[in-house]
Amino acid sequence: MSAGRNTLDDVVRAAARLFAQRGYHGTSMRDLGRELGLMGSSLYSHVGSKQDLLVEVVRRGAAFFGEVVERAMETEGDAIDRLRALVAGHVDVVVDHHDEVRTYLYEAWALDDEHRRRVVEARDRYEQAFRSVIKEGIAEGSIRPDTDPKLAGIFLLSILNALERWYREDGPVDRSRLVEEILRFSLDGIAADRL
Amino acid sequence: MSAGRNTLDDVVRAAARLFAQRGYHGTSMRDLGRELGLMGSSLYSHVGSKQDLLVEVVRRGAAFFGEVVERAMETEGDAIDRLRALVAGHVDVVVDHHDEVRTYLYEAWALDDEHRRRVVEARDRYEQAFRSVIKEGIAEGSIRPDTDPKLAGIFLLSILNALERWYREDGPVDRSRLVEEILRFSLDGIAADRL
DNA sequence: CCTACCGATCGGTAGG
DNA sequence: CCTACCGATCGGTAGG
Repeated sequence: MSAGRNTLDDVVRAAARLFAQRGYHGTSMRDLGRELGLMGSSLYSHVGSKQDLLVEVVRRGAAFFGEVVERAMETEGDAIDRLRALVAGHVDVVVDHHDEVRTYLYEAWALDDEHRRRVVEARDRYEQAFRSVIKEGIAEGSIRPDTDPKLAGIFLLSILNALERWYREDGPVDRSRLVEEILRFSLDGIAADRL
Repeated sequence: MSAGRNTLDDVVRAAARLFAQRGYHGTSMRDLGRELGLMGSSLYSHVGSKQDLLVEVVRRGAAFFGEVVERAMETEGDAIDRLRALVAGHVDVVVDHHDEVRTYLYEAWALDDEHRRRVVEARDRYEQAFRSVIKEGIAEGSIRPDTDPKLAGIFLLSILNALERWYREDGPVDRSRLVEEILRFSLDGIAADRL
C-alpha cells in the first residue's frame, strides 16, 4: 500500500498476517505477492523459500516471549510480582504481535524437524519460567503448598495463549484490567469464600 | 489396515485423524487414500468433495460438545454440580474424540461461510452454558458476586480447550484427578489464604 | 521486480 | 474401488 519497493521486513510481516489468517499451507506465494502488490515469483529476491518465511515469522514470535521471561525474572519483589510481570508481558505480546504469536502457536508444526524441535524447546523453557515462579511462591508462602506447579502453570498458560483467539483491545476490557482479571481468577478463583 | 472395504465412517475417521495432524489444507485426498489403502480418486465414491469431509468431521466435533451441555444442564444439585458436569463432560470429549475436537477447534475456519457461521453459533451457545451456570452460582451464593461471568467462562473454557494440546490419558494424571484439579484451580485459585 | 516458464501436485471426473 | 485423465495451481528457477 505504501510507495516504493518492499523491504524484507514488509515481506515477513505480510507473511505473518497471511499465515495467521489462513495457515501456512493455506497461503500461497502468489497470495503473498498479491498482498504486497507484486508477482509471487518476485518474492524469491527477498527470501530463499516459503519455508524460510515460516522460520522467520516463528522465530520472531518465540523471541517476543523470550524477552517477556527475561524482563519478568529481573522484576524485584516477591513471586507474585514476577507472576504479574509474566502475565502482563504475555498480554502485551499477544496484543502487539498478534500475527507472529498466532503463527508461532499454531503453524510451527509445519516447520522441518530441526526448527520444530527448537520451538518445542523454547516453549518448554517458557513453561518452566511459570513453573519456577509458582514454586517460588510456594516457598515464600504466597501460593498454596498443595498446588501442583506443573498443572497450575499449564492452566495459566492456557488462559494466556487463548487470548489471541478472542481478546481485542478495542473491546470493553482494557489491557490492565485483563491482566488483573487473569491474576484474580488464577490466584483467588471464583468460588465464594467458604466459611 | 482391516480387511474388506472401507465404510463412510472409516473415511470420516481417517479424515479427522489427518486434518487434526496436518490441517485441512495440509492434507490431500491422495494422503487420505493412502491412509485407507486406496487411490485418492476412489474416495469420491464415498464423499462428494474434500470440503464435505471437513463439514462432517466438524459436525461430529460440535455434536459431542452439544451433548455435554445437554447432560450437564439436566444434572440435579447446585450450580457447582452442573459446573463439574460441564468440566467432566468436556474432558471426556477431548480425550475420547481428540481428532474431531482438534479439527472442530482449529480447522473450522477453512469451511465455507455458511458452515463456519454455524460453528461460531454453536461455540457461542456452548460458552453461554458456562456463563449461565456461573450466573446461577452467583445467585445461589456459591460463586463470588464480583465475578465477571463472561470472562470467567472464557478463562475456564481456555483451560478446557487447551487440554487437547497436552493432556494424554496414559500420563501421570488420570481423568478424574484432572477434572478436580481444573475445578480447584478455577474455584479456589492457587493463592495461599490471605488472613 | 517482471516475464516466461518448469515439473509436481492438487481436487475432481469419466468410464468401467 | 481402479485406471486414466482433466485443468488449475503449487513452489520455485532463469534471465533480464
